[in-house]
Amino acid sequence: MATAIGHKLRRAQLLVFQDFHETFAPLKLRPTEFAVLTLISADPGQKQTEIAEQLGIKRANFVALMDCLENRGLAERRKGDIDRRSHSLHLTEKGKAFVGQMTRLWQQHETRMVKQLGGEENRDMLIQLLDRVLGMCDAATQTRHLERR
Amino acid sequence: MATAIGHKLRRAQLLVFQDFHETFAPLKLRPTEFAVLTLISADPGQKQTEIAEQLGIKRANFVALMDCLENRGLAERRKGDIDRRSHSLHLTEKGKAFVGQMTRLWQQHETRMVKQLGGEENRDMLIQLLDRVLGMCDAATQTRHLERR
DNA sequence: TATTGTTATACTCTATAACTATA
DNA sequence: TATAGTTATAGAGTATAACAATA
Repeated sequence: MATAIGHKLRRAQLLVFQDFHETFAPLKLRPTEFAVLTLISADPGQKQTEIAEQLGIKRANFVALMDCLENRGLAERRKGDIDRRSHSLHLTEKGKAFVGQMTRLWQQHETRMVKQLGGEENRDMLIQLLDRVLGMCDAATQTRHLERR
Repeated sequence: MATAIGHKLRRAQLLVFQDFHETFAPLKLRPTEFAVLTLISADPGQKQTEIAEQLGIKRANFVALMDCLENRGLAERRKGDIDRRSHSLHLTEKGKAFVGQMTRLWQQHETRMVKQLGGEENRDMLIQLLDRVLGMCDAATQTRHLERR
């Protein structure tokens, strides 16, 4: 276990999520809820299944999550007018304001992570390496260092 | 969520663990069990709490884990002869042979991860970046690229 | 028949409090 | 009293099967 990529990934992720948790405690927002609001905000009207798939969440487990956001008045389900089985997801006005606050807190979190990594260059490198693990590496965006071999 | 370090870390970790799971299915071994056996093998005689702490596991949750390894005849608890409250942990003979098999499978897993990352150089860079997140960055071992700023 | 959202359920991981036996 | 191991338990997160409404 000289390198232990998986183990270090796990520990690092837990640390980042812990900082996330502390940062977003005032808003009582979990990482997954943050991600859902971000996705709805970026492209309103998507179906539940679409949002869930993008986050790697089973649609069955998405229900309670969405219930929570709806009960807090941040997002809402609307009956699809073409396919009446589906729900299209939207932010409420309150939700849009909330995303504003959220984004400001996010920048604080992100700044801390970049500092911990030793600069934006290292952050970008980490993201690229993680994309490689995820099989998402885009050759065009590789740095010189990553391309070298 | 332009960069989303935490989210990517989590997704990447799940993928690596999935490969781990498939690789070690023949041995019916989980990542945590692998880590425990590795730590006992590297330094036999450590207490349960010591092993648990190194892995970030609560000692309460370590009990069932250790029970499992003991029931499989891979490791054993021995009453501490100085402090009779504690258990010192050791591999059995069967456990030592098992660690041998385990290590060979580990190399297959590691090789696949390195290939996915695009070479050992990238693997090393990822490890260093994760160490930075973990606050374990050792300035002496930084690559030129990481040092640059 | 297939799909969307839903419910119920189970399994793993994790976290905490309280117990026991030692110190 | 404090600590090591243990037990019980509760809370997340995740996985599957089955159902109702709709296609």
